[in-house]
Amino acid sequence: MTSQEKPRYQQLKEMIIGRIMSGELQSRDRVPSENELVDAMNVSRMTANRALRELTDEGYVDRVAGLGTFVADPKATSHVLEVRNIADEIERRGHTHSAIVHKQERQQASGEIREALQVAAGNDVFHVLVVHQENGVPIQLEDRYVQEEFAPDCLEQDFSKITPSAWLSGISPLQEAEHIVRATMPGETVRKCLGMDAQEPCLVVLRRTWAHGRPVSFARLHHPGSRFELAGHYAPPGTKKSNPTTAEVIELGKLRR
Amino acid sequence: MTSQEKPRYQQLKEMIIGRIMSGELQSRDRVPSENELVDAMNVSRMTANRALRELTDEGYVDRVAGLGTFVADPKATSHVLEVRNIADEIERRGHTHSAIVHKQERQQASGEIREALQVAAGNDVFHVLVVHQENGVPIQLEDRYVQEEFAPDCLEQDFSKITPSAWLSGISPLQEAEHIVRATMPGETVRKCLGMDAQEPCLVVLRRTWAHGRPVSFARLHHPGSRFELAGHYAPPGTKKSNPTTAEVIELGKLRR
DNA sequence: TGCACTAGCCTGTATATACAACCGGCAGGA
DNA sequence: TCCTGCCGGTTGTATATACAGGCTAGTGCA
Repeated sequence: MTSQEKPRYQQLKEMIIGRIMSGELQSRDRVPSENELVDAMNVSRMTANRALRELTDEGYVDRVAGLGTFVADPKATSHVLEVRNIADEIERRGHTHSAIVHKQERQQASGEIREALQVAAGNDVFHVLVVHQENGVPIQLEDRYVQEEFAPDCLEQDFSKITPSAWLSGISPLQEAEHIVRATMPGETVRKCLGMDAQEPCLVVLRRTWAHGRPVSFARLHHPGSRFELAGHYAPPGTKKSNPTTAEVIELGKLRR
Repeated sequence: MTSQEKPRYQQLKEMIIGRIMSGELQSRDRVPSENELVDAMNVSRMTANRALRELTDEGYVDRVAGLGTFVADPKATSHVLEVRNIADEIERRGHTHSAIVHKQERQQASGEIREALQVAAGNDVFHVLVVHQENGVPIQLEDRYVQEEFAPDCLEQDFSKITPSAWLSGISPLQEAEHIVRATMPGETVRKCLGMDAQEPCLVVLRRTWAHGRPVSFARLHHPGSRFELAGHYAPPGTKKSNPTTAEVIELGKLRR
């Protein structure tokens, strides 16, 4: 029966990840215990143990001896893939986040965007242009393009209340992300949007995210070089528990000074 | 016998990691098989299996069914913590790397450096200033400070042949790293060292590394904004095999265009 | 009422055993 | 000579079992 099938512990893991992704199991919810999995799935306890243990290592669940297994706090898991939401980051510093929406429209995909999102020629994408402020000071210009089919109700969102990034990760779990970081001199438009001095460089992050194996969104994030920096911290794999390595990979929005 | 001691699979892991770190086991060397560990260490095969399997997940070893277990290629493991060596990165593109050493001296640690390396007031540190070139074009100005006690023979190294980063990771495995990325306008000195145009911004990476729980080195890496960018790719944990997530965290030195 | 203790569930670890699949080398036959 | 098939070693997986230790709730005693 075991020929050419996936290993049972892997099936168990995928089943549980599926329940989490689908929303059936919410954050902090209790995941079936090893013994419950033994009964329900007809596996041995060691197999159930391995599935749950690996899910722990991968940050999907937390386990407490004597209590049970619980879906991990998304704060600790979701940004394994995702650079942290800038609004969260600002609030974590005790500051207030505000956003000004400059554009929110449907338009034809062209050139770089079409390539980045793998959109057929002539197809539309959503385009959102938002300036994020920390305590009223502009700190990020978000120039984002979103796959049309992925998020049909993009134009109905109020991006002054929820950031596009938070909204997207609410629709579907992001599975993959790519970043490119550059230093450039801003054009006149960007410079004015961010209230930057002449001679001040931009820290630009190009971010592309995938869900279900397809590119979902592409964003150019411009930050004033004098007010913004990226920080990352790496710890060795296998140190302590789980993998904080990936958890803190890049922490967006550390305000300089 | 098991009270308050570390679990046996963990002891096994640390023993093997120790042999790798000490150089007793070189890259591609054969690691004792599960059955050999069973005999030598007096554990059950499942325990040996868990130790080796976790070492695989953490990138220390590779396993091939039917063949054995082998120490992983350091190319695939060391930069789990370390931003990739710029020389390797350049050669990976098929280009030639060269380096010009501007400074290589012992000096008093002051201010920012003392704080970053946690050096007592009045103590010395090593200071190295190197320009890295790709096909003869300057691409990185490395301004590095190294703990004196950690690497006493720093002044004897030829950093035009081996990069400080590669040399350091050869002395001792780096266990932790911290990065800060900024966009700034370079001063006159930096601008000339890197052959940059006026009005061209710098992508600056501040990097601090730890070994044995103590900070070892602090570096300011300046890159011409027009010729350099950082790229990072994140895949979900538990996808495919091992953890390419951490392996490709940040790939230094992707040349633009 | 309040406190101490225990029963029962949970995870964490460890062992012994078993079978499948894979690989390399070797022997034997076409 | 070349190809086939087998054997021993190795990993990968799965099961049954066992014991230690953490946590909670509820029982029962003072």
